[in-house]
Amino acid sequence: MPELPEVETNARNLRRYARGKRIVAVTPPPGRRELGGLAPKAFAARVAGHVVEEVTRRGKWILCRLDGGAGLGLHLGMTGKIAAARGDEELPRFTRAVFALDDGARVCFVDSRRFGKLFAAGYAQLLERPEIARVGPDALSEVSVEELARILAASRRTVKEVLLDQTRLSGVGNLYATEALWRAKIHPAKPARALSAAQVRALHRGIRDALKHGLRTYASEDVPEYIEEGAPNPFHAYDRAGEPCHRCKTTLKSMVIGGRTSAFCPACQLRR
DNA sequence: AACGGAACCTGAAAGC
DNA sequence: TGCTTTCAGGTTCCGT
Repeated sequence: MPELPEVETNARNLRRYARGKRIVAVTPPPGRRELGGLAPKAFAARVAGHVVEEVTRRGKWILCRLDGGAGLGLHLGMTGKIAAARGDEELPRFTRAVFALDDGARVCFVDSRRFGKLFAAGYAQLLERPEIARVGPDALSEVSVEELARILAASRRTVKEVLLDQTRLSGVGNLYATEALWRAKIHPAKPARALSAAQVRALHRGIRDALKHGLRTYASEDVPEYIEEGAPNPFHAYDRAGEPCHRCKTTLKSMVIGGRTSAFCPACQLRR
């Protein structure tokens, strides 16, 4: 589920659970694949015993600064989330790693599909890891209209692909790219460099509004789930192919761009 | 450099 | 009912 709003919500939750607390024991995932190649025991040894001093977000990464110059970087992948179990509460299904804190809480890294990442390293080295160092400016707080215009003008790819490129701007994934383009009335397959100045402004607003809508939707302690059992889809275009456009009632279509499904309105999202 | 496609995993839902 | 196929919110890697 995790794009900027969901990662931000998970980071806030983790901050509330863990900031100022000491990690007294770590149960790592069984293999190295989520750990950036590090052995599970080595991962646990690097993290255990440290106090969590600060939890921040960089694009879709959650960064924990630990005492003594240590660091922990978390990426939620496709299905990751942070949860906490207290007392003798049962751990959530698909818990892959557990961080026991000195207040008795157990913070869980839950990730059914196992595309998530847990990197343990010195904090400075963590920031230098290519996966993290490559992350571009934050789509919500660091990309002005002018900067967005430069980013789009510099690419020959479609606008949708640029929005998904975390090195250009970070935090937007398939869901919010779909939403932002619908809000801006721009066809996802339009070449990025072909947007007019007015379209760039509309897209900038569309990105911010879509992300803020996501933050409002998920601004609770509850684990974010974009569609829970029976809950209505809170989005305008994402996962709505075949349904009427919320603006013009035209049936939304879907196409694959950059390997990702993109729903859009063929009538009001302009290709030119 | 750029682009498409496969790969990495696993679960849920849809299809038959 | 049960087996098979398809699809999924992310990212990297590889061959052309």
